[in-house]
Amino acid sequence: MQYLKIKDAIVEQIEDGMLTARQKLPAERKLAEAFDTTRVTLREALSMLEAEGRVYREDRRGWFVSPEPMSYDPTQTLNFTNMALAQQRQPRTELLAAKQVLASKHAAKKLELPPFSDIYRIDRVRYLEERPVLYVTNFIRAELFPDLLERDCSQNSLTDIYREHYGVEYQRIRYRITTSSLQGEIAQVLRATAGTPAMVVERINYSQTGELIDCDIEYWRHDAISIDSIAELSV
Amino acid sequence: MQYLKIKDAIVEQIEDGMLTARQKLPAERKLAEAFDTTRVTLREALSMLEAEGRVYREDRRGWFVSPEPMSYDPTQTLNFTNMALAQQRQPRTELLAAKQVLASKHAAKKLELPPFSDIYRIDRVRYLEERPVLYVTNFIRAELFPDLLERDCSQNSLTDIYREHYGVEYQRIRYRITTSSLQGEIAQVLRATAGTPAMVVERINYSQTGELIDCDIEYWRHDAISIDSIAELSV
DNA sequence: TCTACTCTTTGGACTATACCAATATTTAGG
DNA sequence: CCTAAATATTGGTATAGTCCAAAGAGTAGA
Repeated sequence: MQYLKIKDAIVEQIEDGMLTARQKLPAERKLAEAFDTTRVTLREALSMLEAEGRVYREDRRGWFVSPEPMSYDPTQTLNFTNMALAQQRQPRTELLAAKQVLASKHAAKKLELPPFSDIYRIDRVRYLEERPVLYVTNFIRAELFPDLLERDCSQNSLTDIYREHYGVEYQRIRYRITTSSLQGEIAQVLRATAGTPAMVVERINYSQTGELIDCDIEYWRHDAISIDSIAELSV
Repeated sequence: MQYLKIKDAIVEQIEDGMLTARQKLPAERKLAEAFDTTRVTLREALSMLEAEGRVYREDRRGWFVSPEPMSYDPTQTLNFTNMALAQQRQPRTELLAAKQVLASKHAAKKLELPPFSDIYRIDRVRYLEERPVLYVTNFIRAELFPDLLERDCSQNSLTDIYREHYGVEYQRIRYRITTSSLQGEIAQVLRATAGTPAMVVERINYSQTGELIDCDIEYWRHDAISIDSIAELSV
């Protein structure tokens, strides 16, 4: 089982510091030659390391060493930016689209609204150290937040806007974590090849009054996060 | 991009009910021929479906259609068996080992104990409909539960034993969710090929008095679960 | 100095084939 | 009829290439 040796050799180089976080690995052809094997086998080893979160791939750009994952608590209101800063990471957010639309069947169901209701849809990519690691789409009940889109969603966090301008805060969060793979536009924006494994977090948020406010769906580069949380059991 | 067509064709057959949950797909060579391609490409498509959780592989046995995932709430004390039964699934647990050992460095750290402390280590595999989907290892502070191993850990849930015989209950749970891949014995027990992507849940549990009781590490077949939970934010 | 075009390298995708060992199946024997 | 040995099938792993398009590097021109 040659690919095990290749894996181990690469892991060793990472742990010895010969390859450091975010560094690009040599070209596949060169690595294959170095390990005296073919590209197919080499790629098998690399894919396995990718599944383990040790390396990641950027589409048509090559393989890179994964940095430490950021720890993420979906039960905190703490937004991405603050979460990253608290962990000495460099966050950046890019607004892809923010518009008022008619709810798709899927969105309507999650928001518990009749089909074709008015909602806002906000698409964003979030970066850590200039690497795109998260694609989020928010679906928001428009009736609760008139003129939300007039406010600058690219600079301010949604939770801040909710609180400051509408007096609404999250009180209860339902979330669902699954794994899937990246496809199409999402893959592209995350600089991933279609089929790259990913972590999917879906959240539905309720306000102080128990009212459903919004929901989101988050596609994470799976090597970039570790989901960490604490649950207190009310007895 | 041929593998996309193969993927879609298989997904279609699953959704049309021509292939049903837990059913074995035809042999790779036959599928490759049917799609007029090579095994390499065919396997690429299947691996992608595996990453998406639509099919799973049993080592040297072939590819199978994934059933609906079981929903799992790590913040509930509800044990595996009851969780499964509540969702009309057939659970089964197999005890692999239950012994008193000296804490490894890793276990000691997680249990906040000095190295070489006495702990119990319990290894189990858990099945759904006779498919092994979870490999759990529990590390338990031995001082808190004298003669724990005398009790039948294969029949009774740990939480029940804690409560009934020692008056200890979970009050607070820290958990961490990451993705990784299955290797060695764990892969074997789960009938997986080494390198199969997996979901890893690590929990650390504290009692009513805030004392650290035990911790565990869970390796899940990632297509077999969806982690669902609710967080109440205390304001 | 900056931009636009060209050339080279590289990753993505695919073909064709081979060997081995573990399964699964069939066949032979008690 | 059941068990054990022989056989066929199948998945796991690997080799040796090929073609293409995108990315990156280098070059020439404004």
